[in-house]
Amino acid sequence: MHKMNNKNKTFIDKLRSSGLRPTNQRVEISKFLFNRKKTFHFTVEELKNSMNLKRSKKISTATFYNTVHALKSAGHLKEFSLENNTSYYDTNITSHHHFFDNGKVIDIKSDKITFQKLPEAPKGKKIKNVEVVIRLENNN
Amino acid sequence: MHKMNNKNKTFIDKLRSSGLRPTNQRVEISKFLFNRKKTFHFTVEELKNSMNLKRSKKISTATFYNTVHALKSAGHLKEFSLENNTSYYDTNITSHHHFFDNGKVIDIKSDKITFQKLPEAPKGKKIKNVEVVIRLENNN
DNA sequence: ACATACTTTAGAATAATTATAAAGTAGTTA
DNA sequence: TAACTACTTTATAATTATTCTAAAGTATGT
Repeated sequence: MHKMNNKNKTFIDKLRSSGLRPTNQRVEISKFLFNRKKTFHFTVEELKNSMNLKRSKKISTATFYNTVHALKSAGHLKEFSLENNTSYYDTNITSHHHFFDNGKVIDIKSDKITFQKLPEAPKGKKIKNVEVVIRLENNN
Repeated sequence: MHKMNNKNKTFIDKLRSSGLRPTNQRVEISKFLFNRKKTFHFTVEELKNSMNLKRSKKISTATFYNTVHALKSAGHLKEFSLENNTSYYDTNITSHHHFFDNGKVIDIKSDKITFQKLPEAPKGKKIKNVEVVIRLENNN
C-alpha cells in the first residue's frame, strides 16, 4: 500500500465514479487525458498510438476502448462525430461548440454563441442540449 | 433512343452534374432519392435495403456507395454524422438544422434558429456554414 | 492464503466502407 | 454496323473502427 499523491487523486476519482477500479492501465490513461491545461480532442486510435509509442509494455486496444467508454458514460468525456465514421472525444465536457477546419477541431466557449431564436421541442420531448458546429474554409 | 419524360429530367441532370452517366441503376437511385415531397434522411445501407427489397435484379452495394458519393460531392446530398460511426445523408441541401432524438433525425428550417452572437473565424479562415444540432430527450 | 469478482489481453467477429479486377455497357468513330 | 475506347457494374477482397470472447492475470475482502 503506497501513499497516493494529489495529482493522481483526480484521475482516480474519475475512474471510480465511472465504475472502474483504478488499475495501472486505467490510471495512466486517465492521467494522460486529464493531466493537461488545455482541452484535448482525440480518437481512441490516436490515444492508443500516442500512449503506446513510449511504452515497452503496451496497453491493449480493448482497454483503451473500455476505459474511454466508461469515462464517457460517466460524463467525464464528451463524444462527437465528424464525417469520417470515427468517434472523437473531448475532455472539455462543459457545454461548448466547435469549429471544424479540415478535420481539425477547435473549441468555442459556450458564451461566444448566443441565440436570438430557437425552436420548441416537439411535444413530449425536451431539449437536452444544443451544439453548434461552424465549418471553416480558407480565405483566398 | 426513347423520349425522356420531365419527371426523369431532374434526376438525370443531378447525375450528369455529378459527373455520372445516367445508367439504369443510377437513374433509379436518383429517382428514389429525389422523387419525393419531403426531405429524406438515410444511410447507404438503408437506401440499399429499401430499394433492393422490391427488385429481382439487385443493385450492388458498390453502386449505391459510388452514386451517393458522387451526388454528395456535387452538392445534391448533404452528409452528416451521428455518434454511431455511420454516415447519414439528407436530400435537403439547403442550410438547415436538426433535432436528434435517439437516432431519429428531424429537420429544422433555417429560419427557426437565429443567432444573437457568433464568433469570428480564426485569421486566414472564413465561415463556410453553421450547423446546429438540438438533442432531445423525453419529458420527465 | 482463498475465494470471488473484476481486468487485461490477444485475437476473432462485426459493421461500414473502400478497393480491385473482371465482365458488361454505352458512346464514338469510321 | 463494326470496332474501339472509356466508363460501369458487380462480386469479392481488403480496410478501418469497434465490439466481443474467452483465457489468463490481478485485486480485494475475509
